[in-house]
Amino acid sequence: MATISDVAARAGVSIATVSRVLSGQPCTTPATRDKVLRSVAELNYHLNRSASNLRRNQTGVILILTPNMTNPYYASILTGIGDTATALGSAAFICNTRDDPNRSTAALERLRQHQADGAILLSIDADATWLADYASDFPLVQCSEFQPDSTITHVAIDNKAASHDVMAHLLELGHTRIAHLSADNTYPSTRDRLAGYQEALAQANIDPCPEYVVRGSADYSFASGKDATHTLLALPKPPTAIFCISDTLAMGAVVAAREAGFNIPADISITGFDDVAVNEMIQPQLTTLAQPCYELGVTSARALFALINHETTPLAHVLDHHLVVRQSSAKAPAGASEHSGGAR
Amino acid sequence: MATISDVAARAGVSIATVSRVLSGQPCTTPATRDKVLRSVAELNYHLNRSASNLRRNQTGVILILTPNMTNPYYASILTGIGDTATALGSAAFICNTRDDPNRSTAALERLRQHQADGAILLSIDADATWLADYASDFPLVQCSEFQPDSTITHVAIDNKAASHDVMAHLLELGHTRIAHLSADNTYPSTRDRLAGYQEALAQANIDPCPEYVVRGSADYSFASGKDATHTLLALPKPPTAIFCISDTLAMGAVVAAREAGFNIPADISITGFDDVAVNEMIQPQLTTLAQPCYELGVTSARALFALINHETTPLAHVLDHHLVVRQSSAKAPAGASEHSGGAR
DNA sequence: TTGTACGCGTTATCAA
DNA sequence: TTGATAACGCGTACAA
Repeated sequence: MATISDVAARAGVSIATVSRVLSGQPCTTPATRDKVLRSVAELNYHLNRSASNLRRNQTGVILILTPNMTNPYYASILTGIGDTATALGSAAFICNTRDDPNRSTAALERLRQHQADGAILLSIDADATWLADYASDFPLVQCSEFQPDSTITHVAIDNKAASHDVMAHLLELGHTRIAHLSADNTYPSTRDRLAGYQEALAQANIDPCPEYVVRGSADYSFASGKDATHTLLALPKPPTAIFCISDTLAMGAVVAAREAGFNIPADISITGFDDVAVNEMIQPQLTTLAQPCYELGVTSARALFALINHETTPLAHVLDHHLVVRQSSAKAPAGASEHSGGAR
Repeated sequence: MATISDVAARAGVSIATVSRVLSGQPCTTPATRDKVLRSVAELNYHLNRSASNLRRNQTGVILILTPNMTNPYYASILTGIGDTATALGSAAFICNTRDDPNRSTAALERLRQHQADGAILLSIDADATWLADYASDFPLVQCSEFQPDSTITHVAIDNKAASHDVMAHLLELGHTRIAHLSADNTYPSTRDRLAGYQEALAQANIDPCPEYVVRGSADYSFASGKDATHTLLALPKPPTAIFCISDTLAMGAVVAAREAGFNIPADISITGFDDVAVNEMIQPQLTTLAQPCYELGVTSARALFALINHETTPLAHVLDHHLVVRQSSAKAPAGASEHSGGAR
């Protein structure tokens, strides 16, 4: 563990010179430069970041808080963040909080402790006002999830508009008995998607049916999507379309529908949300609302570095979504609807 | 950003006393203790870890290097590591290296730079001898993948024995035309599973058929599993069983087999490897070799902390695997084999 | 262009 | 039980 003074001694210069050479300042003679670099190599010198960080009061590290590692939706975002941070010369360290507020706050406290320059949050599992206080002291970006009135820089799609797009597609296909497979969490995205669904129904003059809104588990598990769909299909008047707020839920819905003897999309249409890679594994190919996951990550990272460098960046970054129509959605079965009188 | 001397001044004590109180040393009067804790609260003081780490020469951080975030197999391991580190009062920071040696080495260099106390590697993407040098200087644990002659502490299952177990199952079902769907990487696990397959064939006196060994992509992608299976099934004498070295590949194989008009398991048996959660999403349920993923993570973390604390820990930790027989494997179709003369 | 010397915030040793 | 003070390794203002 050679230190900078070891290097200086061996090269016959002062530590100031070594520091200047290593930080790439131009004011050094090629000769001294060489001497320094040679003794760095000979002594196998490496910077002590604790000392450097202490002196400079910054770390070159950003923290990413993710509620879990299993959701492929997060995987793309994380990759986008990591690539961007790497390109910008920082390290992106991912903390798996497991949706545990204690672990989230402990991770964020590391900003106060000078162990990171900023953080990106992929979920809201900390108290909102606490978080706001926090963001006023430190660079913070929220990705995907944020409170409607948030004063924290955030990056996401317009979930309500996206929900309208899904509904427009299903309505255009003649569906009127449309169910909404939501999730048992309080994420703003969940709320917005439900709101978009309800608004679209109202605009189409379709009476909302309370039984048509069901919820899978908080983490959108496949199994819970299957269960919820079975309840839906056991109704006296089952829906002819199910709008799922995640692809995993939709995959559960597909399996459940098959088990219940429904053909997809002839008897029932099913749509997903996110467009994650696992979709390819299922038949029929899923119609879904695609989020630009990787770009969400890239944009979040760029925004965070802007904050860190005291550059200006918008409070809200809204990225474009788009509907990907594949095989799991089709015209409503004839005679299924009491409103459209037999769509064809 | 109050410092320890601010706290000391406000409490009317020395910084040494503050430090002692905060590090929980018993040699302090309850009265001074209270004074100190009160001014800590009033000033909203937080430890500066850069300074602390510099002085103590350790960080309370471990680094996890993962080649990607999308593979659910890694997700469980990462969760096991994270839970264990949290329980032991350390932070587990995950670095996504994307299988890029530059990113891997950059991450590991942080050990030299005193920014972490140790590291767990989930893949081998750094030069082996470089890694060995490294491990002699720093606490290092390899999880899942390690060189056969490795001198680095490692945690994994016995892949060759596991391979034998899969083969025993298929042989017992009367299969003799058994294909091996491998992956286009040089991971030791990949090599060991192939070796087990070949040994088992030899022990059963079955002539190996070179066309029966095919490879999917390096990262076991679903699509590559599908493609490889199509080639397999287009052979003049297609196999009656496919032993896939990952569940994702197996899921691709299932879809391909169906597309080619094969019934599973009546016409062809397909087995996976790992037993990751996404398996539940596919019909028929996959027969697979289950790895104790979460425990692999826990064990790796424990081993690493043992190294960090200079306790002894075995060089090799071998965890138990087991075959989970579900619906995708069954007796070889009658008359399919030229060896068994019509298994039933 | 280079060197001296101080300070970053802690922890730990020693003496009181 | 407490306080003064030296170190940890580095960056930089200032002087040369």
